[in-house]
This record gives sequence, structure tokens and C-alpha cells, in this order.
Amino acid sequence: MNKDNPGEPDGGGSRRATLKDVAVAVGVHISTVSRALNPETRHLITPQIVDKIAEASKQLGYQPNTAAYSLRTNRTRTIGVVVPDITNSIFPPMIRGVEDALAPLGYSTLVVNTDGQPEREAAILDTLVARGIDGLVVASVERENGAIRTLASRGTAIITVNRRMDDPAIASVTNDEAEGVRHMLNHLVALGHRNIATIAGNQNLSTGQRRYDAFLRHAVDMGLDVGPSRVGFASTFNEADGERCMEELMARGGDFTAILCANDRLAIGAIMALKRRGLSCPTDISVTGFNDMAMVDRIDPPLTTVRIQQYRVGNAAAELLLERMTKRSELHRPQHLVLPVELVVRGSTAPPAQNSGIVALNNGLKSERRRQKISAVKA
Amino acid sequence: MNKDNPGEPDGGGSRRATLKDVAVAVGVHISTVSRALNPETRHLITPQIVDKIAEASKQLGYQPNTAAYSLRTNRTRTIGVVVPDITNSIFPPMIRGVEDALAPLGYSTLVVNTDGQPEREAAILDTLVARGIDGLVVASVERENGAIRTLASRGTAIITVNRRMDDPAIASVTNDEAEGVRHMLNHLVALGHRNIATIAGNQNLSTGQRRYDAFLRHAVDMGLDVGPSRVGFASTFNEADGERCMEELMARGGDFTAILCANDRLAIGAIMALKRRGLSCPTDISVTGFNDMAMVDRIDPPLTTVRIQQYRVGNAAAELLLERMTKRSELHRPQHLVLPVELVVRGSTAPPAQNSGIVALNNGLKSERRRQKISAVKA
DNA sequence: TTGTAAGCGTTATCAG
DNA sequence: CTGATAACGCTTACAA
Repeated sequence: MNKDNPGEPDGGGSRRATLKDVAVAVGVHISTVSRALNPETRHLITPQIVDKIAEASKQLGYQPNTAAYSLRTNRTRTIGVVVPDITNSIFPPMIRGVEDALAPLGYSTLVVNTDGQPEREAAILDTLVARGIDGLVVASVERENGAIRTLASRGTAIITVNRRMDDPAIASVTNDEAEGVRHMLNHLVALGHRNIATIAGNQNLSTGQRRYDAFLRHAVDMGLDVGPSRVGFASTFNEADGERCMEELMARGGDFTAILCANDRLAIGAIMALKRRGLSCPTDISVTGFNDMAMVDRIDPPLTTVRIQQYRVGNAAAELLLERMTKRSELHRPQHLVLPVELVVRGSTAPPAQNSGIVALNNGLKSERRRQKISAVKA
Repeated sequence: MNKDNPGEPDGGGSRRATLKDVAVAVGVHISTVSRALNPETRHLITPQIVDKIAEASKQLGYQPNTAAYSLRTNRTRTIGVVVPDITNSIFPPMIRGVEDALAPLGYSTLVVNTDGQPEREAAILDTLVARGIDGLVVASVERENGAIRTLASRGTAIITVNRRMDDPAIASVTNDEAEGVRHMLNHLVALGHRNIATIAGNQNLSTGQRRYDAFLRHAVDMGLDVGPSRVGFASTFNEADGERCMEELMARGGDFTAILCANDRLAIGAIMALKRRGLSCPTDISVTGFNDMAMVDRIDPPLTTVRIQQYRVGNAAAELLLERMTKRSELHRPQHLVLPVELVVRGSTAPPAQNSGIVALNNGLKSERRRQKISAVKA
């Protein structure tokens, strides 16, 4: 009964007010209301009428119907944010960076998880496109990704964050991986380390590849010896893989006093592997991370790492995306924003002990207790 | 030029196929296509035609237009998930729990942050409703919340998670707070603690209130003394407030050997406060948390806490919500699901030392070094 | 079993 | 400056 009277103080299941309701309330035509309510076209309407319409629409609690708007304009004011896993704590700050930039402009954000599976990602991109999203922020992208390229070439506004594709046509906001690695190597060398190993990330990801490239280049520049016995490759950026790589490196001889890990989770895994073998970080081996994810300042030992601007990455990406969604397509010259990073020194790095490192231990130069540790390693 | 030919192998900005395109391709009417593509109505159509339509639609890459569907049916297949802050690591698992249950059924999830501000929450709920979401999962709710009640009474499907409202009409999925607190008190008492303090959470939140209530009831049941000097109230569930409360309790005399904190973040803050005063956990004071959020197993000391089923809370809420969104409203008897919790004992709890606790220290029963610590506390 | 046609709430084009 | 009208793509009585 209240069904046709959205003006009524709301008692229950009353219909939502539409343009027509406002129009009859004011006594003008529906299109006049539409124009009066739209800032772009408001100037076409007599100010007094605009006021009356504004009041009536507020009075009736008018809210534009998004579906009708989208159907008509082909725009949804919705963007998709694709992450590997929202549960990985480096992503939520990026997501908030995006939302905080876009929500005030009336955009909503659809967040989806790929779990790092390209097929899943493809399916997810499909549903996002089917929903008619206006733009896409992708944190899960591999260096090569056909689906993204296709979408981009069809004109979808896309920015990748944190990672980037090899294809320079796909815009991105990333971190200065090379500088981060360089700072970290400098730090380790300054502490006195000369024998430095690395656990590299997945080389199909720009983060993994660029951090490893930088490690090689800068290590050589600094006159350090690198070689296969000092490199482990993780396929996934997680603790389990970090642990596995660390164990492999130790099994291979472990002639190093410090290890640079491609991200924090690998570093945490590496430290776990050390602990499990009765070795300690940083006393026996210094371990470093990358990202400065939440809580790594509170773990034992507090992690020395490279701080990336997680929130700003998302925030900046949103701005770029906005430009692509609103401005004319001619202006879309490829853009790649690289944000500066910062070295954060904590407790997981220290000068190498007199005869530290696993080889030194193997050589029996230290106490009997230490020798025992190493037999555990070899076991 | 390709504009009217969505069948063309896609060269660029070609239009998306619509029902009409499929219809002309097959040579049937658009409504036949609609029926054939909808599982509910497929049986009305001749099987051969169904096949032809299925093929043609796949061929043309037909994707239903969500806006048109929504406009027509008044359903969006979108649900809103409202959290205080996605950056707080207990929420992402809940969100994934929701998404994993709903995505396979074609629902998308709009995630929004309130930052714990009720006004912001109200505004956010407005935009969500304006977007026509089919249902709402709210993790940010306070014990009383007018906006939620209004929405619920208007028929919006709503489930609160993690927290619940006092109003039993609003369905919820929560954790067994009382059992968690009881387990924890048991654990502390078993270790030998008799003087146990608490840092309670915000009493406007069901989590804060119920955990504190349980603390009082069970402490008394166990014959423990409680009193104002052993209770601190946090207004926010974060580290800073935990630190502040811990300092206040120490300043008030601190005649306790263990402190039960209403969540992990408060516990982390409490431990920081101890460290800052030169005291140590668990040697001087045992500290416990609640939630078992990510990484608290890796901090120093690893936190003894109560594990809540973060993912399952979200997952179960999604199921309940689904029921409310699809089934008839008569069946909507209020539902409150309470999930079991689990005690997780780690390094932040230990038996009280011979003369531990702050008062003991104050009384000068221990070493000179300790006496110095305490003067720092009083300073 | 299939076709017809109305209508969801907007915006945009075209008159007036 | 304002009104009339078509159209966006889909679902769903109602006819046939």
C-alpha cells in the first residue's frame, strides 16, 4: 500500500524514489529533474527550479539507480582490483590506497583474488569485464599476460601495481627494486660481509626478476663473488619456499655470511630454516627481506628490509587510472611510475662474526657446540 | 565499421554481443535466447534450439549485460562487505571466506572500510544501498547501530560477523568469546597465576563487552581477586591503546603477574610497554591475546592467544546470507551462529617467577638491577 | 514451444 | 530553458 508512495515516512518495504517521483512532486518533467541533479547540466535549468528539485529529491530520499545509469551510459563507476591474495598483508594497504583515491569520486571497488593461478586470473578478469568495470588495477600480473594485453588493446583502462609486464604498453606503478637491492647490498658490505647469497623470487614476476638482476649487477660492481652455489630460486614468494631454498643453500656448502631474500616472506622462511638447524640470525647468518610488510618489525629477530610505499603504490595507480578512464585516449602515452624505496635496518643483520658463516662452522673453527649444530645441518 | 558486427574476430573496439545478436545469428526471437540461456527456463525451449543458441552465444562471446539484468530484476548479484579496516589482518581471511563462498555463485563483493567511524559507516552503507547490493556482511558493527536496524527492517539481507548487535533480530556469526576467555584464565591459573589483570576492549563492541564479562565471571568463579586496579579499558583495539593501558596499570601499582588482553593488538602494545620499562614478558609478566592474528606466532615472544576461525566466520556468514537473499522472508528466523575457539599456548605465558610481578619488584625483593627498572616505571 | 510487447530508471537528442 | 521521446539490454506476463 505504501508501495506507490515513496514520500511517506518509511514504514517498511516502500519503493525507492525515482526521477519520476521527484518530477511529479515538483511538477516538472522527469528530464528536467535529471538535468537539475546532474552538475554538468544544471546550468541549463532555472535556479529556482533547481532549488525546488534539490529539496524535493532530498525530501524523498532520491538515490539515482545505478543499474539504469549504467545501462544508459555504459559506465559503472566500478573498478576491479585484482590481487594474488588479500590475505597477504602487503596487498591490503595497496587496496586502501586505491579505494581512498577513488571512493570520494563515487567509484566502488571490486576486489578479487587469483591465488597466483593464471587460469583463475583469466576467469576472474572475464567476470570483471562482464560486470562492465570502468578500469582495472592489477597487482597479480606476470611479466607476460595475454589476457591483460588483449583487454588493454580493446581500450580497457588498466594499471598494474607492484609488478609490471615486460610489455611497455601496459602502464604500471612499481617500486625501485634496483635501488632497494643496491641499498641492501651496500648495508651488508658496510657491515663487513663479502660472501653474500640470495634467495631470488619467481623470475616470471617483474619483482623477482628485477631484484635478482640488481643483485647480480651490484654484487659484481661491489667486487663480490657470486655463483650458483650462492643463489636459490623460489617459485613462490612465501615462507615455505624461503625455508626450502635456505636448506638447499646450506646443503650446498653455504659459504656465505649473509643472505639477501627477494621478499620478507622468503626471509622469514630462511630464518626458520636457520633456527631449525640450530643456527641463529644474525649471529651466524644475516638475513634481509624486501617490502617491509606489517609486523616484520616485531618478529624475532626484527627484519632488516627495504620499505616499499605500499599505500602510495595503490594511491598513485588510482590517479593514473582515473586519468585513463576520463581523459581522451590519445593522451594515454604509456606511463610507468617508479616509487622510491627506503632501507630499514633492524636486528636481522649484523657484522659477520669472527669465523661465522656455515663454512667456517664446518671447518670446526668455533666451539664444540657450534660444531654440533653443523653436523645437524649435514644430517 | 566493426561496430555492428560483434561476430567478427575481434580487432579492437567492437561492440559487445547482446541477446539480439545471438537471436539474429540463430534466427529466433530474442526472448527465446533469453530463455534458452537461463537454466531456470531452459526446459521451455526445444533442445535443438537450445544447442544452437548455446553455440552461437559462445561463438559470439555473449556475456549478459549486468546493468540491464539488474535494472530489470532489481538484483545485482553484488554484496557489500563492511570492515573497519582491511589493513587489520584479522579481516582479510574473513573477507576471503565470504568471497570464496559467494563467487562461485556469481556474486561479486564490494569491500569498504569504515575506519571505525560510525558516521563514515553510515555514509558507506548509503552508497552500498544506492548501488543496490543484494546483501550485506558487516564486520564493523557496534552493539547498537540504527542504520543497520533500519536496513534490516526494510528487508535488506544482513549478517554481522565477528561482532554482533545487542538486538537479537540482527543475525550474526561470532566466536565463542566466553569460552576463549575461560580457557585462557584456566591456562594462567594452571601456570600458577593468582593475580591476573585485564585490558578490556571497547565496551560498545560485543567483542569487548563479552570478553570482559567473561573475564569477570570466570575470574570470580575461579576464586581470583579482581578489582579496579586490575582493569584497564581500551577505547580502540590497537597497539597504542594496549600500551597506554598497560602503563596505567603499572602506574596504579601493578599487583599482578599476568594480564589477559581483549585482543592480540592490545597484547602487543602491552608487551611493548613492558619492554620499554625494562621488564620482560613472560619472565616478569605473562601476557595473552585473543584472535590469533597472522604473525603473532612469530613475534617476540610468540603470543599465547585464543584462535578464532577467521576464515570460517566469513564463510559461514556467506552461507547464512545466501539463505536470506534467496529464500522467502518468512524463513528468516533470527540466527546467531557461535563458532568454537581454541587456546593456543606459546611463549608469552609462563609460570610466575618466585617473586615476580611489579609489586614484588616494587618491594625490592629482587636484585638491584630490577629495582632500577621499577624506578623507571615510576618516573 | 515460441513470439510480442511492456517496462525497469536513466540519459541524450530533438523540438519547441 | 523545458518537454517529449527514444534507446540502453534484459526479463516476463500474455498471446498465439
